[in-house]
Amino acid sequence: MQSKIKLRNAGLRPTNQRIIIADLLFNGSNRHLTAENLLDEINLSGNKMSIATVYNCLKKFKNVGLINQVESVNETAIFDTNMDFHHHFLDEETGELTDIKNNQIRLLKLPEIPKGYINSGVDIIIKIKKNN
Amino acid sequence: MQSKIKLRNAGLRPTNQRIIIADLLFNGSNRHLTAENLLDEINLSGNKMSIATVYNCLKKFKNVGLINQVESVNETAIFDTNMDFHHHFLDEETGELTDIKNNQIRLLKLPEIPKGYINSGVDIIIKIKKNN
DNA sequence: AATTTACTTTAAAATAGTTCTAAACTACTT
DNA sequence: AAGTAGTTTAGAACTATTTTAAAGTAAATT
Repeated sequence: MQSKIKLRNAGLRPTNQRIIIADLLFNGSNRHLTAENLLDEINLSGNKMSIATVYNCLKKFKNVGLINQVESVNETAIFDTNMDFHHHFLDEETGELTDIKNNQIRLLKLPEIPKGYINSGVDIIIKIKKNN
Repeated sequence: MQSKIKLRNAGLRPTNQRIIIADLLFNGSNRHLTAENLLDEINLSGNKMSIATVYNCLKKFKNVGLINQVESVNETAIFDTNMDFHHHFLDEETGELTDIKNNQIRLLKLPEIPKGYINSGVDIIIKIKKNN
């Protein structure tokens, strides 16, 4: 029951539903997921939940910095449990994302951030497609 | 009537609707737009068109490489008439995009592209927010 | 421990963005 | 001029997500 503590530390009330989701998401291995993916998994794990709760929960998790939402042209929102600074390959045909570790890439020069703004994150997406 | 030629060169039949849109989009200055934005503009210009046509047209333009679709967490698809290699600032609060010229940024090291795939484009998004 | 308060969950309805359908239309080919 | 293949259209359909408001639950207060 690490999840309960994790939720509390993040400032979220540890409800049953949030604990179920946290148990699934924060089990050590990182992943990309959609709300529907997650609901399926919740159901498979023998639990039940409204899809609205899944959305609420993912939004909250995102707001408190437990997960990220990935930038992409996909029609469905994709979340990422990997909170390390990292980037993505995006398969243009399937929409599938794969992590790129931060040490695999190096950004040498950054542009000046517009006046009155601060940099709140850099996302690099390398689009790829099958070569045939 | 450059648009007619431009469309033909791109392999698209130059219909009235496509010409209207091309005239609006390829007038020299680059921009970011959504389908709804564009429809409003079409209406303002005294023309009429079904929203389905606007979507069809943007999709075709994208497929033939006249415009790009921008990667982003926005709920609406954003297209970009700037086909130079470039990147974006994304205002996290408003969703507004601003171009970053390619010479403002330099990527030193790129990761190895997965076996069987080729690199089909790199997008760098620098998320920004107001500093107050 | 019981009560209150504030937050959360839920099913269902609503909304937003986009795609589909199939009939009418238009550009291009013959 | 006639045929055909691609395009447009309004409206229906669809997908993803958010809202609503009532019921439920966790935490705070008594």
